[in-house]
Amino acid sequence: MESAFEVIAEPNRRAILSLLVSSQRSVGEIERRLRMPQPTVSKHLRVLREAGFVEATVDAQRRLYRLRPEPLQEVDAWLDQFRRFWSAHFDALERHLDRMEQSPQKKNKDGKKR
Amino acid sequence: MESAFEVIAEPNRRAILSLLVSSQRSVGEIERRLRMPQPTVSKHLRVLREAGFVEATVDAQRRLYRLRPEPLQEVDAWLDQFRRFWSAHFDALERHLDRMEQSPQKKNKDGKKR
DNA sequence: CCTTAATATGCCTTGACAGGTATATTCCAT
DNA sequence: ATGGAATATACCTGTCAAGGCATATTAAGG
Repeated sequence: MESAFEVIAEPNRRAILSLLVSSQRSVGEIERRLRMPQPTVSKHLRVLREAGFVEATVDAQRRLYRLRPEPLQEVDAWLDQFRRFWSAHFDALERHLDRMEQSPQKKNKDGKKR
Repeated sequence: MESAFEVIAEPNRRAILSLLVSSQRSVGEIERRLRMPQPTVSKHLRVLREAGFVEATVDAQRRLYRLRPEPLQEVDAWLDQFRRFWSAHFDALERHLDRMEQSPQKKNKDGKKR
């Protein structure tokens, strides 16, 4: 489970992360809010913790889990290349699509090959 | 493999997507650039295609694959809640950390500093 | 047609991971 | 100390996905 991308591939883990956006939560709270069995919650939290997505503080028998930014920011950074791609190509793409809609189809008959 | 998150969990698929940012590519180009066996490339491209990450146009025996924005934008949208979280809490967190650095920790009875 | 290039698909094996259930651990209160 | 709450871990099992290899498909060119 090394990579952040694998970690967030699991829907329950994404749900836990989303839940922790609003505030830190104990395991029991997560269990009740997401209606997941407690061992399942604990296991996912372990994965999230080891990947740096969350950290916990001890409060008696409870553990309060909260978000940490780094791994999600890593994902965000990876996405950045595509964001720049979309914005750079959006105008050209739009014009291209406009052209395709207007002209039926020009088949490549010029014999160019590679 | 339904979800976009599962699709990008695979490192080779992320590599393919990153490669396609610069321009569209044939399967053979991807194969050579990423040094992956051809069936592996084709299988990953199939997954990417079925999930809407790429689309292909036929060029003789070649297929030219290029990016499509939607699935990555979906991931981007999911990340948005966390971006707002970081920016909303960043100042408060920073002040909190400043305080922690300045004032000695209560549990720390030994008086040692770090 | 036949061959070759480019790509796709099928089959098989292997490994990882998630869920379920039971049990262990830790800490509080009495 | 003992019991009980909160959480973690162990073990087992089924599933599913990825890689390797062989083979099928499709198109082009001679």
